[in-house]
Amino acid sequence: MTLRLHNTLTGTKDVFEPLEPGHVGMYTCGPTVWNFAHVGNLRAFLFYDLLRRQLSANGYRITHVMNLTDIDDRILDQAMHAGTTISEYVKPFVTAFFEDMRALRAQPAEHYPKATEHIPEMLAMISTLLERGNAYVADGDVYYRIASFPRYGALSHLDRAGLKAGARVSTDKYEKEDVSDFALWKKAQLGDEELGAAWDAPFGRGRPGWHIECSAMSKHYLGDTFDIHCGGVDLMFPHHENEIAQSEAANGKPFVRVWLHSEHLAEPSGEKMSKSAGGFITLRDLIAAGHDPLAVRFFLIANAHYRSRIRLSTEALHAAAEQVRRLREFADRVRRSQPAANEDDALVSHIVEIRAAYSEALDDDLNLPQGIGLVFELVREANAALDNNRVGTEGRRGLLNLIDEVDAHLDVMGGEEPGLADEVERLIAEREAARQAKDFARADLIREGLKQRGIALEDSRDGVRWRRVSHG
RNA sequence: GGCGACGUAGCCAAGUGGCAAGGCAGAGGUCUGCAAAACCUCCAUCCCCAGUUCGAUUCUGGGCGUCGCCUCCA
Repeated sequence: MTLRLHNTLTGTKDVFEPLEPGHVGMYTCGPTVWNFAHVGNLRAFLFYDLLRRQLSANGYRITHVMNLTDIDDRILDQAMHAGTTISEYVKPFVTAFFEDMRALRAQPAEHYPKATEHIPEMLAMISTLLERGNAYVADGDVYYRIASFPRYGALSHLDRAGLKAGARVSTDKYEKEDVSDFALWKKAQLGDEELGAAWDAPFGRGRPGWHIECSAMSKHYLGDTFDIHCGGVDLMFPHHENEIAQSEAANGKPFVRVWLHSEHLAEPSGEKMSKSAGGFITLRDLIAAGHDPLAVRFFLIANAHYRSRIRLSTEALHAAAEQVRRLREFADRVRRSQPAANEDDALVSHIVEIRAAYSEALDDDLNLPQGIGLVFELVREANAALDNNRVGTEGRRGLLNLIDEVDAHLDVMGGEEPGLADEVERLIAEREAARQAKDFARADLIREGLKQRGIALEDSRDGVRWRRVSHG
């Protein structure tokens, strides 16, 4: 098992080796809790989840830190309009974030630090940067001096000349040495006190800039140098570039060994999903439209590779739902099957091959879509073998192992159906009696009645089965 | 303008210098009281043009198209 990950820093797939054997420290850029997370945000968060799960599959112990940005311009604006403080304003969205993560079955991180709870760490880092000449105070604000960090731009492969050419000018309200310099600390503005958005600092009362929180909090939880840092591609520049500049200048050590960036989710139109474009679809919206959160999960992590753009569409979500349904059916079928007397040796060895190929695909920069393709190939073959009683003890065990290994990433096949409710069982028995008596009209009536309530019946050789289905 | 991605069947999508995974949708069939599920069969000269090569969807160059980043952004 050799895990290879595409490192934005090198631009290549590199064999992953953690700083400390057997342990991975990873920092992932979390939500700004100014609103509900949209599906594009969720894609990034589920990408972190997939990475986490594959690291676990490779036997690593993980310290995963995901920040919650609970102070930023949008939050200030919204809190002001709502006439409340930022900490009050943010609460429901923090709750919603964790609800979404749970609904999507994302494994929890070890730490979810909030920016406002780590102001001292930020102040310490800003002070160091000032001492070292990497930052300067201008009219109460503190800026990072990009000219002091020659490696700036190494991550996003942008050169400074290019930055200047594209930089917006004249909209800057502050005195900066260079248009590219970014704020570490912003002087308190009128109204900030009422919003609860101002803190004391050696360089004057104010609030932190956006980028410093990730540098300060990752250092606090993971140290000066750690293994993995993730985010969406749009954070590569300037956010991650700025983090590198801050952390390496302040700590005098390399910051992050492997940078991973997930691609955007596009709207149905093909354009990037963002608030400015108007399209802003949340998990709640999708659920309200009748989509299963697990179908959303499958679509976001298994439909396409994390570094390729995907487009949200009803068709794609429906296809994902069908795939989830098929996998669940298969897993249930294998679990409740009895080992046959006959063993299909070709199938047994094919299962071994597929298991190996699956794990290899995941080790190859988390290629879950490829892995899933292999799995479906085997699902068909195994279903046929089950039809013909050719799955013996060994084959069944192999399939169960494969299901577990795949579900270690997908997490859509577990969660046993609740036991047969008495009423459903009674109705099934009633219908069976009707069928025995060839009263098919009555049998169909019962089946239709259950379907109306979201329960589908299937007559199989092994008896009647029921399962929950979505309405309509 | 600068930098960078992508273009594979009706839709989504993986992939490789050597007869193009998988899923959805569709068509026909097996099984079934009818369904459902499952299985079987069918459904692609990989955007265009050159070049390299015994051989290119895969490499190189050019073109067309779509999209992203260039300090709100996952």
